[in-house]
Amino acid sequence: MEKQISQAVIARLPRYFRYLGDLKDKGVERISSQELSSLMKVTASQIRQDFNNFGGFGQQGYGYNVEYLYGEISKILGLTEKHHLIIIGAGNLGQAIANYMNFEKRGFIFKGIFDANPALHGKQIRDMVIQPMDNMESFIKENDIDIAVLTIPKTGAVEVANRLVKNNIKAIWNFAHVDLNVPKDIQVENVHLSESLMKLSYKLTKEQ
Amino acid sequence: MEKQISQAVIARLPRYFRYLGDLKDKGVERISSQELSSLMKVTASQIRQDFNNFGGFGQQGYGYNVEYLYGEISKILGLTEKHHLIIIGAGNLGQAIANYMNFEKRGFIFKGIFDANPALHGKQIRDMVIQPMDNMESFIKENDIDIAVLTIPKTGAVEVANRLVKNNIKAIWNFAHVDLNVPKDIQVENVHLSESLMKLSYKLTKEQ
DNA sequence: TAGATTGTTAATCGATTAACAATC
DNA sequence: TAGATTGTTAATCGATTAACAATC
Repeated sequence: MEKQISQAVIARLPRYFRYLGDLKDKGVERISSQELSSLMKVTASQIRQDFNNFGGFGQQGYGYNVEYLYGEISKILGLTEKHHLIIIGAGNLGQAIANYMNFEKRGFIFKGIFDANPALHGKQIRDMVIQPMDNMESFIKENDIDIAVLTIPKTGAVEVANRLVKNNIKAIWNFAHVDLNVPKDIQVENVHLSESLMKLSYKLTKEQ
Repeated sequence: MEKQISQAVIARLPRYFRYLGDLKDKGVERISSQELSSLMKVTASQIRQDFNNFGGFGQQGYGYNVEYLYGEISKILGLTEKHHLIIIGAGNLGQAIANYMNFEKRGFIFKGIFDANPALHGKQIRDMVIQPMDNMESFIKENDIDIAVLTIPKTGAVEVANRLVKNNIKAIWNFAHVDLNVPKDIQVENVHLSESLMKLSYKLTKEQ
């Protein structure tokens, strides 16, 4: 892919994917940018621009074939490939993510879960057993892990991230409330729940 | 507040707040936009523009007083006020959020937790007991609830959101993977975990 | 073919960055 | 006062929207 795709476009792709999936499930065969526009409440112009970043998926006078477009976006998002994940931090959040089955449907396969707390070791989460942190390095190598989910408190997060980087992890899904400073070939996606809640609080304050 | 503040600015405020909190804890008294810039990896120009959306918090030749600025951003974000929350959906994610103590420090107080599953009713989560959904309406009124946290599967989310709106909830923190269609005076903040993971997957695919 | 709707270029809008006068 | 650094205006950059020719 030559051209650099903007963050704004990328951020919209999963939502397109979701709507197209719903349409597909409903048996809808084709859709125009205009119809999708009124459904998703974005401009038809933006929809066409967005898709054309990746090539022409539509057809003049017809619109877009739902199933085909769904498949193409799925490919763009890398959902046709399998990813092997480990979860670092088996607290409530780590367990919640481990138990969320829908990720597996998209090719995200949880291989292991780790925690520093010895009291949790050996506890079963789905088909995984909570392991001590010392096992992490060898487990990554042996199981071809490419994504690590960081669900530990911010205090330990930076150190663990460094260990992950040393062991050639490719991506970190970071729920710890710190900015990780990793080499730029390591992909990081942050989920900062408290920031999200603060945004809600801001809106609430302004709207009285 | 007269001028409309852009979403981009609002989204950056919690991060400023976090960095200023850390600086305050370290005992740092003053900071210039240039210093904050190299710390946060955003331009000094953007920092000054952002703050000046809300008035002048700095002083020429001096910079910004960390504690004062922290306090001002705290006010802007509405963190000096108390919010009463309920959690709808006592699954793993709902429990994870209920147990995350740091929210309380910022004035977000969990008052109740609800679930449709009778097997969970009566179970204790911190100082709350999981209640049946039927109790929700009266509980909202009696406890002056302004924020509802939606941690239920997407199937029930739209219906529950409608019930919340009817009962004058002011804001919904939505973890269900649907777009809620509520009146525009109701504030909604979405946390779509699967979309976040897909973005990570996209980056991973592009970077090989 | 005529009608519909894309793909794409051009126009507009908004956000970010640069520059510098104001001022502590 | 001189130096530092903000607040703010102006310039630039990028993203969104509008328009329309291409084409199914």
